Amino acid sequence: MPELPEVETVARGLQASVAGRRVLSVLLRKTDFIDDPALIERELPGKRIGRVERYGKFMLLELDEAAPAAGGEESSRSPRGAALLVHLGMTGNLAPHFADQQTEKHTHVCFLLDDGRELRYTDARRFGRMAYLSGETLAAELQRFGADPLEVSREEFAARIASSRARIKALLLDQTVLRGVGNIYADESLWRARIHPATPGSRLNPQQTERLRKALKAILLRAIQMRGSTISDFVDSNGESGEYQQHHRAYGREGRKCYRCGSRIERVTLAGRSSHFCPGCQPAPRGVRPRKKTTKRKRPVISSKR
DNA sequence: CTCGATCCCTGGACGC
DNA sequence: TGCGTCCAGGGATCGA
Repeated sequence: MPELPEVETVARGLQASVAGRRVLSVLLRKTDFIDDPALIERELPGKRIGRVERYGKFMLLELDEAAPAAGGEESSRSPRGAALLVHLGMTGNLAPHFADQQTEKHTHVCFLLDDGRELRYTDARRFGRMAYLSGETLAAELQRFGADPLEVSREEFAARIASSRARIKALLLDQTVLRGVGNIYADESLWRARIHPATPGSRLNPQQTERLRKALKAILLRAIQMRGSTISDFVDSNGESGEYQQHHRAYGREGRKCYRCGSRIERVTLAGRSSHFCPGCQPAPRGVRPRKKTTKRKRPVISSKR
């Protein structure tokens, strides 16, 4: 499940492997996760992939007009700032392949590159997103999101957390508050900071808030070093798994002993997601009583109307 | 403003 | 072996 460390890992891999390559042509299969498929078919051919970077859980592939053959003339880079925006959702992957390599199942987009390889997007569940964005629309798109958790200052982090009565778990997952945190790293950072996930943001004291910011940053950096967490199927653009799942302290450890205090890790549903925490060292603040994880989900009755 | 519920989607786990 | 059911969760959306 690609969150910030996994997306960073993929982006770095692509920066190393496809930056500078020119796109010759585009092949689309299923397109329901693409904002405007025709635009991609029209705009990508002929463009050169510039830098590949991460923005929250998005990857941004900068696109330049392919350089004119004669060197030296760097003056007019016309559509400055256009980019391909890629979100991996739950199961997305973007990686270069040799053209004679068999196309994997659920491959929905192929970019033929000028060195003969193909940059392929696969996504079984199609929770991902792909969009071609010009400079202006890109800027508008990106400003919807909150601070980068690796760079956010103590003051800004505190301001964003303290101003909301929403539960801290929900705040960590809210991409307009912080960009890039998903379920795994939210649970892990709350465990490390010893904060109960249902605590309202406005009820964290300054010490807790700063502890959380530092825990989150440290965990994300460590996870990036280990190329992310592979729970079921995440692999980077070289097809390699991450290693950080071996360091999880809360996520996926329901019923197991807390590494810090020995209590059994519990799981509840918060913000629509399973939340793992230690009842011993992440005690619920007064008045906070999260429900146990719901065991049944009601079947929709019929829902014929719209 | 914040919440839960629902939906999108498929693979994998599990029960029978 | 195979079928049905549940579950995973990022994000959009809707109604309470």
